Amino acid sequence: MNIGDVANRSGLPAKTIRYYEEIGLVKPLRDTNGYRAFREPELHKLVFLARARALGFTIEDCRALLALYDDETRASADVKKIANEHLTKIEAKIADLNSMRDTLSHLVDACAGDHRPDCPILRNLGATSDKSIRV
Amino acid sequence: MNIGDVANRSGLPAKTIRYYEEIGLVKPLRDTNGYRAFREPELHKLVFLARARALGFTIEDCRALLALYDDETRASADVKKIANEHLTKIEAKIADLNSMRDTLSHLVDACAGDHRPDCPILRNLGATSDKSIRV
DNA sequence: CTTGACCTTCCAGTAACTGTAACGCTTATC
DNA sequence: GATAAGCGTTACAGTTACTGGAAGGTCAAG
Repeated sequence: MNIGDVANRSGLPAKTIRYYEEIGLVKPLRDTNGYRAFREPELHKLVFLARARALGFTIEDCRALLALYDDETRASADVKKIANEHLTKIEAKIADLNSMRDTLSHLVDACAGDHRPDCPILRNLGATSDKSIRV
Repeated sequence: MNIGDVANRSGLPAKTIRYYEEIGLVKPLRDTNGYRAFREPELHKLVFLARARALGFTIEDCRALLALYDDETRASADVKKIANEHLTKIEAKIADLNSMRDTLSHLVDACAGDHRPDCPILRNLGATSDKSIRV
């Protein structure tokens, strides 16, 4: 399989696959013409990577997960640990974003959004006092 | 005020303030010794930036918001538009993260997390079929 | 006069790609 | 056999919003 084929099958852009090779996540063979020659196991890894990335795992997490995936003697606890830490980060991010959304939607609701210059959003951002939530 | 003072008062690291000057968000004067000399309006802008960044606005959004902040003849509609677009992006991100969290927490729950190699998380990531949600 | 806490600039690195240029190989068509 | 489309290759630069570090200048205190 050439890079285009595995790109289609994994859903990853060819560019990304080349990048993954560059950083050592996959190691395809090479044809005599210099083209990358992917076999089934490499394709599998790319699918794995695409899914792990879609779940928001970092590249370094992916590297660790892939190593565990390859290791038949792994302990599931090691996998669960990585996943759990990631889950915690995701939840923290969600909390952050929820708080941003709440503040922002209040401000947006309070803003007339017309031709006049008066604007609670700007007033809040530029407020001199500490009461930066008040509208 | 030196950079350390405005860093303390705005909550932004000095390094970040220098960066903001570099990209033209603030333009402090200079003392004869080469030190940046911040006045009240500059401090105000830094506080503004710190708040807008905390709400997740991009730097380019901040640049636009700051221009509107400075423009006494602005229309609040222009501010509201930026804020609303940002709100939409935040909501999209939250939705993404929620879906990641749901999938991931299911997988984590299904994983024994012991010394055995069998692991639903890895099984899901490496699954050959399309049923990547199933555990 | 030196010590420590400031300040300065400049360069490099981060995460994970993405874009672009300049080029080679393959295959089909004329 | 020439050529053009559509693959593939490398290498380098750019993205976002900083952050770290080196090498050095300034200032106030003791």
